[in-house]
Amino acid sequence: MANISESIERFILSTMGDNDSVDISRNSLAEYFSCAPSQINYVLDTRFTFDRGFVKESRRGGSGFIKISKIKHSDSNQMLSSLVIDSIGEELSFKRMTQILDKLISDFIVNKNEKEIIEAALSEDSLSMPFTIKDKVRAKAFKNILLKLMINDTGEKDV
Amino acid sequence: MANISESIERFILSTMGDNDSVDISRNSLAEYFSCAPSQINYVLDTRFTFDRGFVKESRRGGSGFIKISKIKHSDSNQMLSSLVIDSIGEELSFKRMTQILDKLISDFIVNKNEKEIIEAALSEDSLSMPFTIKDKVRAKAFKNILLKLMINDTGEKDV
DNA sequence: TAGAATAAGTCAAAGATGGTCAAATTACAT
DNA sequence: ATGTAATTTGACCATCTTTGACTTATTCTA
Repeated sequence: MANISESIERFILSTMGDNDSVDISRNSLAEYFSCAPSQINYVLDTRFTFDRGFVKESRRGGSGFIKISKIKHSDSNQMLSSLVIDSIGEELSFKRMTQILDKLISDFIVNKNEKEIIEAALSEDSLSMPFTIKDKVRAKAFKNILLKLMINDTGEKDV
Repeated sequence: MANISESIERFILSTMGDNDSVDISRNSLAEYFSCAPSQINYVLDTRFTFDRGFVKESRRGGSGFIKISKIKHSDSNQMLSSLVIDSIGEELSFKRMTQILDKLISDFIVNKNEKEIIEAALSEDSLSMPFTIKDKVRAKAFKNILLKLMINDTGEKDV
């Protein structure tokens, strides 16, 4: 006897089908399955994780939504995810980030402009805060950037 | 699906088209969308902000009006420097940064990818630090990015 | 010119979503 | 049978939208 979480997971998966992403309404889904709305979050947090190849976005308030997107299994995403999961740990120095960016440039995953933007955003000067957490914040921020690069890959192309 | 505010936003935008400004009547618009007149103000306050490149003028009473105009900037460096010097202060919320980025996109100073990179880098999640200096850090980092954009301006454009 | 009519502005409450966290419960493996 | 992990639930929080009562400004008209 399958538990509700599994049903919800299958439902979302089948709704998504072959598409790259799906929009759901947390409350409607919860009502449909007669469960607490927070159970939807539970399913999302345990099943639609980054490790399993999903990223999520959401908005609250009237006509809010939760959007679940699949991460494509491209070579570049392979590399990005190994960076996020293994290579970059809890801390990341500016120097090391620069080296990683150089590698990403040579693999055509980012361009020079983007590299410079990222460096400006996460420079020692920008992250003016106690030393102890600087590298931690940079690690987290940089991983978030890489995640974003991974989904940008799947979607429509823009200017 | 789409909420009324978004419809109103789109309506105003399309009415404006390529023109520099548009005049609307708050009450007529509200009636057209069957909403409270103050909802028009809500849309104006949240979507047609200065940061997004709009200014508003209005007059009450008989034959009153609301005029929405696009801000013109003679060149991008001028706009960037006014942002760095005047507009952005010591603190910058994520939301406000997003609005500024929208404006930079519409002026072709950054593209959507770059916007998303910057948002990922300086999101609430990225800047998850134990202190309440988040908005300060974001302000500083964002200014550094803008500074970098001013320099990059000379170079060739790439995807 | 005073007062009525006509607009727009402000602000706070209510409504509509989604998020977090931890306690309670259930399932599972040893 | 017992301890650990997974699931379910609910109370409380955060954010965005919608509505309405009350205010202020401008014009029109008697």
